[in-house]
Amino acid sequence: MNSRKQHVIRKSHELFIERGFQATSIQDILDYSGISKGTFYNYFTSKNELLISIFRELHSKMEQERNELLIGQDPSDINVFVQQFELQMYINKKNRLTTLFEEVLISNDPELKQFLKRAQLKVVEWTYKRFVEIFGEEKKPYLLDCAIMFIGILQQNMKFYVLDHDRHTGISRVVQYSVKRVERIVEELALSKDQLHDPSSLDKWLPDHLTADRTFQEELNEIVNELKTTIRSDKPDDRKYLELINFIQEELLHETNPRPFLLENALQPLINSELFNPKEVGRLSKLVSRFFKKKT
Amino acid sequence: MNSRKQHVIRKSHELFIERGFQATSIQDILDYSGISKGTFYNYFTSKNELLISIFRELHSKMEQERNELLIGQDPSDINVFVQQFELQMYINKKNRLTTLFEEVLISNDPELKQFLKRAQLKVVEWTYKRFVEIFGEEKKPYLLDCAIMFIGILQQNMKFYVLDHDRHTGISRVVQYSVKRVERIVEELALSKDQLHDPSSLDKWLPDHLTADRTFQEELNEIVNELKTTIRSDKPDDRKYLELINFIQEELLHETNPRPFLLENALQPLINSELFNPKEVGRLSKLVSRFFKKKT
DNA sequence: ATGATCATTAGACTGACAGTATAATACGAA
DNA sequence: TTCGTATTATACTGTCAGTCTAATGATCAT
Repeated sequence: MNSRKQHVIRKSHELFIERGFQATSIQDILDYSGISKGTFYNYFTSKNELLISIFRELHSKMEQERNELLIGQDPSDINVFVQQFELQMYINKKNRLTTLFEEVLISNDPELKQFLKRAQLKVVEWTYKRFVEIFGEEKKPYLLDCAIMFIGILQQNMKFYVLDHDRHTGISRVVQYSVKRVERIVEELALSKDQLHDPSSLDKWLPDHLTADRTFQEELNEIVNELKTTIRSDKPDDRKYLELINFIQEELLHETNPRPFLLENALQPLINSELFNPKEVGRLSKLVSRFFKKKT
Repeated sequence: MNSRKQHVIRKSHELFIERGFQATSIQDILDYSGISKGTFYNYFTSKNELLISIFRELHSKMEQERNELLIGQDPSDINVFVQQFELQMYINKKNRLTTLFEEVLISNDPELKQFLKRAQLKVVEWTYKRFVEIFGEEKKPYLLDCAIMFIGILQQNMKFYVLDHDRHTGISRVVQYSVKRVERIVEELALSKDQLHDPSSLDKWLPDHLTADRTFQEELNEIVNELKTTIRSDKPDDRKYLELINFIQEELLHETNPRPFLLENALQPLINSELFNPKEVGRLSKLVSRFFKKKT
């Protein structure tokens, strides 16, 4: 993306954090970021679209950091989940995301409305998927309920916690408290078998989430998590595979120039092993070659 | 209140329900309710103040209906609580309250902001107090947490439930589901003794809730509930008192012309009985005489 | 270097809106 | 009738998002 446009996004975000969305006029943005009105409306079709750009920018950054917390970790370890949600809460707070969100929640612009709804749904979906990894496939029918309630519990706890403790210390405490509660709810629902929301609704709510807009990162992460679930960390043979998978993930996400031959070498043993579902391994190697094709 | 002003409130509320707050211009309101601009700004100092008036109107109506559900009922019966919250959800939905709420949640008007925050806090407070009645004094330290989380769970469940079931059937199901969850949370917290919010915070959050703005109704209800808690429904002698108390409540709230001598007669046995805390009975009889003094 | 193309600029302009101001009129109580 | 108050119609101000235009600057292939 145009770096000038980036600059406008950053500057206007600063203003929005400081005075809020409605209270910041286009003119303020023009003055503060040193561009003219014409340029602004060349970059963005409206003030609302600028806001969407800010959300997008932040969200993709958050997603990346959130996924990095999983590298080299056990996806079923609930402590990783706690860290991930702490991160999200921290980023939210730092960028006044919730405030900005609320401020335009019901706006007259249907595009913005749609965007925000989608964003919320994606949080639910992500939480649900993580819950499946954490609590196991067999609890699936209740985990969408749990995801939805967890988010409700957490948001509400946050809202009232900050009334007493203005500084953003304590995020960690609130997240941990909320996670503990939801752990018991999962147990309880598995016994009482009481379901409010059917997980298949997710596909209805997010019709295109399978196809178009998945990032490379997201897909890599999904495959890696799936491969990891078949690994048992108590078997010494399997640890070798775990390291290989972690290496591939690291190399692709963090190396400025990932080395194709190293990745080839790392992939080969996975392909040969009977431990994994060949389809999954196939997806991974396809993803890797797609990565290098795009680069050129 | 001026009936003409009432009329404007009703009419503009209709418009807000139909098109939303922001999307309704003052001119729309003037045309639709058939008044002039001058009159409008004679009644309300701003569009925001009109909105506050609408909220107030609705809230006091809701409060009344909600309290009526308690008449003749056991305050510790959780089914009554379920009905009360169903009522609130129903009124919310019918009047698009949540939508209107969200639309102006973060507005630039500090007065409106303050008002909305207070309204939310009052819901939490009311829920907390009801939980104390339902789950018992000994669980008090955890019941503010439970109230906060209950509201979070309920709101979130609602939000996603309506995505699948557009008609407002099903409110009942969602409320019951959410109440069931919070019942288990109460149990669990009583064991784990994990507290996030101290109930004493409520006084800090709502500094004036003890004094000025309590309605006659609210206070009557509080005293009646407290008196009822000392009654055991299994003792036949006590049932007589229960009937007396219910009669007093009914007479004051629903009779167009409550009869002082009947109330006197009903109060006397309560005063004479040693069953009740004399202070509470005293408050009740004071409240009754205050009621008749105001009437004249 | 030349000229074509595209990004950028300043600023005038429109239209919508909240809220103010005012002069004229209706109406009710003394 | 008269005085005061509520109401009306309407013009006005100021703010803001978004459009339009004519001029200026930058880039780049030939």
